[in-house]
Amino acid sequence: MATSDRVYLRVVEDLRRQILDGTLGPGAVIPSRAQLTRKYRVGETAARHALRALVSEGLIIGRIGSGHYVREASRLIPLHRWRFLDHATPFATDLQSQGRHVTWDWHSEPATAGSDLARRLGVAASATVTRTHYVFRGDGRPLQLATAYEPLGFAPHAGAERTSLVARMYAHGVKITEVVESLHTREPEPSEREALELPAGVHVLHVERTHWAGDRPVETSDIIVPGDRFRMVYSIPL
Amino acid sequence: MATSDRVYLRVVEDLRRQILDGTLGPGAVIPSRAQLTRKYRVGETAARHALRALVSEGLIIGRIGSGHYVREASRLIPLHRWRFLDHATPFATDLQSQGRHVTWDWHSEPATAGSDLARRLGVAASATVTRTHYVFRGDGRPLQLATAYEPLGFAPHAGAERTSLVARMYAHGVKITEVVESLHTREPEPSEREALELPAGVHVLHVERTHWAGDRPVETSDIIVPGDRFRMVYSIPL
DNA sequence: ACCGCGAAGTTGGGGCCCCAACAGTCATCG
DNA sequence: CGATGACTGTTGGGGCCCCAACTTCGCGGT
Repeated sequence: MATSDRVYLRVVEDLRRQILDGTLGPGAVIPSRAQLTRKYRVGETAARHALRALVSEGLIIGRIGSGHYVREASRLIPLHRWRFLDHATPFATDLQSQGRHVTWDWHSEPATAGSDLARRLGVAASATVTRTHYVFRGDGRPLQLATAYEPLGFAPHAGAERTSLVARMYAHGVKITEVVESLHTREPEPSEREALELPAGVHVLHVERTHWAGDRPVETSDIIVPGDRFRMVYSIPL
Repeated sequence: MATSDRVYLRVVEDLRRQILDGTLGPGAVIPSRAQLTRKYRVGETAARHALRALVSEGLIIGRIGSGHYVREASRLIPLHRWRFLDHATPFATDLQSQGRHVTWDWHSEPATAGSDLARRLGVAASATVTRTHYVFRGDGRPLQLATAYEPLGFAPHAGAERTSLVARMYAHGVKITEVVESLHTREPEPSEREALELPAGVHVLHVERTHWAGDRPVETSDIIVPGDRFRMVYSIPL
């Protein structure tokens, strides 16, 4: 039947219904633990369970010392993959074209590939690659983490013009012929959760992007965005 | 510092480390609540919290009456989006080309569009569309849910050959020029959790796919796959 | 009119207990 | 020898309590 015999689910289902049908709009206050125990005549544990479940569903958030509130139906920002491949920072360009202000900083350093990366880049595990970390911010919040790996020699000269990867590679005589993105969802790692200021229960979208020149991978990167804020848009003409 | 002052995190961190570095391999049994309280000298609540956290991270699963076990590092099955667009069921073809056996069943019915769908299909909210539900199975497990919506008139004739959507539309004089996929991650709805037999804490990948003929959408579908089993692969030549 | 302080309410971590449903194991019975 | 049943251990739901850290709000004083 609909109303389960697990007591906390009764509470969850009722609150969820109210949130989804708009009775409790975005920002509305959810009854506190104490109020729930009285209202639904359940124990404190059940009330807790219910709240926790709704939090991990992403429907509400808890503000410690204050209360639980209905999460704003965070509009998912579309990221138009490879619409802006000819820009130095496709991500920032995409968001700027949507009228948002995006800033970022990055730093590069040499690193040894390791087995995983060696496979992706087609180099020896002991090879040295250039690793570049990016952090993108907008509206004062962190939006995207990216880590790019390239074999040595293609790194942008200090103070060089900011051009797209494709253009930069071309200048080195490497013609990029294909871009492949492999995308999955997962729980953020602790460092990512911190860097992206993710609330509990939010997953990330993890894109592994590889640029190919013929059958040789020439760049690969890991792109991490909060799953509750973005959607990826892919488009192909037939 | 690394070891937090939240007691249960000490347990989580220690177990997580052991799982990630292989000390506890896939299938290995995690100490029970009682054992954890003794081993880490914490209360039962903290032990519970730790176990629950690891479950929701997807690292372990709990089998009631038996114990908690390290989850096999479920290899993510690649789905090559639009590599098999010229097949009746790209999903099944893709998996079959990877040596898996996939079965599916579906049923069609008329339905009124509603506001959301009306926007996606560019029709009136009161318009009638053909809705087709698909359930794909493989290895005895449900793998994918899909719901396709088309304006009336294009539905396959009963007993007609199974051809791709593109070919079928073409036979109706509609030339599909573009395919757009919008992808995001979210918590599964209860019905999806049941249909896909999803363990707790697993998200789904939700693909909204729309076929365009010029500037007119002619088909749209919602494709739901378990986030812990699949990755989406997109590729474009430059 | 404004500031500061304290009381009350709230979340989240933690403790300890009870119980039902289920899984294994092992001994006993036909 | 095989089936059955009792016993033990485990998870997951639930109850109730204590406490620290934090927010809110109202009262009193300047």
